[in-house]
Amino acid sequence: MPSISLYSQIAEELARRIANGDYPVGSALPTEHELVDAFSASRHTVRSALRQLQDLGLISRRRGSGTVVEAQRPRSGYSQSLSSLEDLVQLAARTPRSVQKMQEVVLDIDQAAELGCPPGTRWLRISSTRGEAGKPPAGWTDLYVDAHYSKVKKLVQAHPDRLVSDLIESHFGRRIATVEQTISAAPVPAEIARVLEVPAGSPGLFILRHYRDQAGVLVLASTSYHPADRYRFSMTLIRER
Amino acid sequence: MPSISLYSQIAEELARRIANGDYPVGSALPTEHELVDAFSASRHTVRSALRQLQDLGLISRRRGSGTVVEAQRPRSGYSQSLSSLEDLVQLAARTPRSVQKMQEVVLDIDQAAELGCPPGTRWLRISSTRGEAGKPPAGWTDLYVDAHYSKVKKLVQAHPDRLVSDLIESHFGRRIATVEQTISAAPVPAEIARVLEVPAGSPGLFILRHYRDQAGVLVLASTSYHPADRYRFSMTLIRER
DNA sequence: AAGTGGTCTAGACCACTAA
DNA sequence: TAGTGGTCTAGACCACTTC
Repeated sequence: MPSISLYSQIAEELARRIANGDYPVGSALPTEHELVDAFSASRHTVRSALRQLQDLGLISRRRGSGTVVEAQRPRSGYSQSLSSLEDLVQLAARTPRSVQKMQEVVLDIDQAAELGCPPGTRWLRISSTRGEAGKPPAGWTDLYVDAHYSKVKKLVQAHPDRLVSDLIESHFGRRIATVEQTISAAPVPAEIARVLEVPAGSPGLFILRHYRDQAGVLVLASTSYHPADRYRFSMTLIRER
Repeated sequence: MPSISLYSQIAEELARRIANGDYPVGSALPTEHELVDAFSASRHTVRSALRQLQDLGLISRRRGSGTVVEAQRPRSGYSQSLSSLEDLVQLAARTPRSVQKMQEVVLDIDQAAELGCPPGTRWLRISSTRGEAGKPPAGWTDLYVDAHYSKVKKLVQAHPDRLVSDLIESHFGRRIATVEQTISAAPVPAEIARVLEVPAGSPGLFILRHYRDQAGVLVLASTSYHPADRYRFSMTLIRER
């Protein structure tokens, strides 16, 4: 007599069939009613089994249309979890921002291409440096905020220790849902190099970030330059399951 | 009449009380029986509500001893999920490896410091480039494998398209549990710059990776240089919940 | 021994989807 | 309109924890 619960046995059997290819990805699983008959179990028990498969991401269910196989195997991947945006923008958590310039700008074609935004649109650009006092700055950041949020100007100055994305979230109720980040190497441009106190064209870390809301609409974009040896981006990935 | 399900309403009410501090972290939640009476719902419905709280990590339950509050609020963070190491080492997924050199080395103090390994230990160093055929390589990688796995020499040559970490996992049964990755900017060293066909000292992306098993023991370490414009590291973070 | 959460049954009504 | 999955009830037995 197996001490394992009936619904787990049913779940395992179904997972086995999915892995076997008996129920290919994209096809429909038997209905609850059919599974009740096939396994001679109650509907509740069958539903518990299906929920287990759902938690594994193997199936999806829709009222009215049925159960569909989503994956052949539970995906075991690596994941990184950050408890907040501060963890992502690690530097921001520890060093204050020093605003250099705030300016409404209209993007030309080159800038638009670099930012991945439509050209000709109006943005508020907030340029700032971060770093410990008494040392050369660790990085230069240009933040591009939708001109619609130009009120953040005052907020940014009033709260030098808070992230602009945070300010937009709490003052405009626009919730950030995703952040895309692209990291590459690039020579530090002359104008920025002067402020960062490094030779123009010396090696720098270039980070481009796009903050989007649930609908995928761009809320905020930023570009950062960090000279070599002044900033490192670290992440730890943990294998799931 | 709210169209939201009863068990969700109960879950919300309990979550609210937990957030309020009515049920402090570490204390016991009322028993199922008590909740059935309090909300005038069936046990099944109460259990559905409790499962919802369990999925949020707010409570834990143990047969015989009861339900305990684990957290005051659901933790909402950002997470990045990669389905495989290939996703992390994005370049590897698309471009073949070309081994330049394989050599047993003993780390001197500087190299040990750069790698974060004990000095004086023996390692097999596998140097390779990656990139599309007919173009300059996109990057140079030095892989450091425990000398104990020197058999991978043959495997690496036999499987130019597979990750070394993958080969170690499948042939030695050593499962990688975590990967730490640190990204910074650095001038490309002269010797490597020659192979990558860029001027010595030009801006490069420097990536240091540590692969560890469950116990935290270092299985594999690697360093990579990528010239500017030949490689970008992208990631998307998704806010949880 | 009493009480807890875990499992399971049998039956019901409903909202939604697709023909 | 028929069939799907989502919700909910009432009741039962069990394994486990605590006293």
